[in-house]
Amino acid sequence: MSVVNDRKLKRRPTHPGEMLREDFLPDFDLSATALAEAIGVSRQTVNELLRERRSVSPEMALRLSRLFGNSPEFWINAQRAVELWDASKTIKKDVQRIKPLHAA
Amino acid sequence: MSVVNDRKLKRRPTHPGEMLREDFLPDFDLSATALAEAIGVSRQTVNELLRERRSVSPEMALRLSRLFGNSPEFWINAQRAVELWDASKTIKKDVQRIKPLHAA
DNA sequence: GACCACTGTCACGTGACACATTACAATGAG
DNA sequence: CTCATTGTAATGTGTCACGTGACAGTGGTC
Repeated sequence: MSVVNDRKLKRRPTHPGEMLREDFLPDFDLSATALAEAIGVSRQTVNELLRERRSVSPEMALRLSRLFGNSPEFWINAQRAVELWDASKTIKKDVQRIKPLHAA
Repeated sequence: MSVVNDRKLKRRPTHPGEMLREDFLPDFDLSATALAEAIGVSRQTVNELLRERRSVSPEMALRLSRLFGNSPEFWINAQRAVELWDASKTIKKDVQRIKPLHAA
């Protein structure tokens, strides 16, 4: 059994857009527009984030963490988990072809 | 004293390119070209990564972790730390203008 | 010393993507 | 009905990861 890559067998991690849409906006009673104004970006930016058509940039992570009082890492980690999961599907074959090295 | 952002007062985190250049390549006795071939990317890509002109993409993190036997998170985290540090400098003023919310 | 493979780096083009701006149709409150 | 708000499509811009091609410098081998 592959010890190192069992992680990837899980299902796709939750996208930050889903977290915002399902948890944060309802809990804080915010609309997409209100969120956009609150963090100082365009409505379009928030809209596409909520629809998971865009990922959380480092800048966005800083804005969201400031507003909601959590860490930028919370948002970045969630985003990276999705990206890593997606990437591992698309280049899986290529990566498997790479021969692991042993420390000198 | 700012409780939440003390993290950002540190100096710039180590770029993954520096890790590769200073630690991994010497330890595994690899040249830039050898690394490029090993992970299946162009020499240019590795070269610019080593010179810290490019960041570690999710795909690159998967390739590197496969070769060196560590986790993709290791590379992604290192990269993300740099990006977060850089971003917090550039949009610091904007972020400070955001009013933190209190949970409903 | 002459050849040659390898190296670091530049120049260029491509596709992807985060973001702002503008526009528009649907919805809801007064 | 009117008007503001909403969700979303369209468009343009800047940035960036990546590949390809080219170049000059460097080392080794004969």
